[in-house]
Amino acid sequence: MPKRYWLFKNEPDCFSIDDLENTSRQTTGWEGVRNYQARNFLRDEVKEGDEVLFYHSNANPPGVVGICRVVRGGYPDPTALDPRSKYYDPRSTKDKPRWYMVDIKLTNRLVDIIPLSTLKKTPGLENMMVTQKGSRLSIQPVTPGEWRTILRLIRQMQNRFGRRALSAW
DNA sequence: GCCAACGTTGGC
DNA sequence: GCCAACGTTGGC
Repeated sequence: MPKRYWLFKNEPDCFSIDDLENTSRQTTGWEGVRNYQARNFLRDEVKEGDEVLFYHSNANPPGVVGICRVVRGGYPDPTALDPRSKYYDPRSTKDKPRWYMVDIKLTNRLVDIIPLSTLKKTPGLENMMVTQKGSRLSIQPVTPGEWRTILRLIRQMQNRFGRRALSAW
C-alpha cells in the first residue's frame, strides 16, 4: 500500500502546533472529529506511515504550520464514550463506535507558516481542497503532486529567507 | 463581527 | 425522500 498524504485542520485556539510541539514525544491523538466524511477517512483510509500537513484554521493567518506522520491508524475515539468530554456522543457505544481517530507525530515544524493566501497563488494547488471556497472538511486528502509542490514551496522559503525552513525531531 | 457555505436535523 | 430551519465553520 503506497503512502498517502493528508491535511489535518485545527483551530490553534483549540490545539496548535505549539501545543503539539510541547506534547511528550510530539505525538497526539487526533480526537474529536465529528463529521462523517472526515470520520470515514480516519476509519478507513488514514494509515500508519502516511504524512500529514498540520493546518491552522481560524487563525491569523490561516495556513500550513508543520508536517506530521501517522503513527497509529484508525481506531475508535474514546472521547465519544466519555460523558465528561466535550466530544461526548451518546449515540456512540463500545460495541458500535461511531467516531474514529488516529495518532500523529510531529516530524517537522515550519519555521515560517505557509499562509493560505500563498497556497491559493501557487500553480499546481488550484484544485487542492483547502484552497477551494467553502471548503470545511477537517481531514482532507492531498495528492502526491500537491505534496511535492508544497515541499518545493518550503525549499523556496528557505532560499528566500536564508535560513532553514524546517525544524526536525 | 460578518456572513457565505456547508452539514445536520427533523417534520411532513 | 424532500427540504426548510438551524447550527457550525472559517475566511476575511
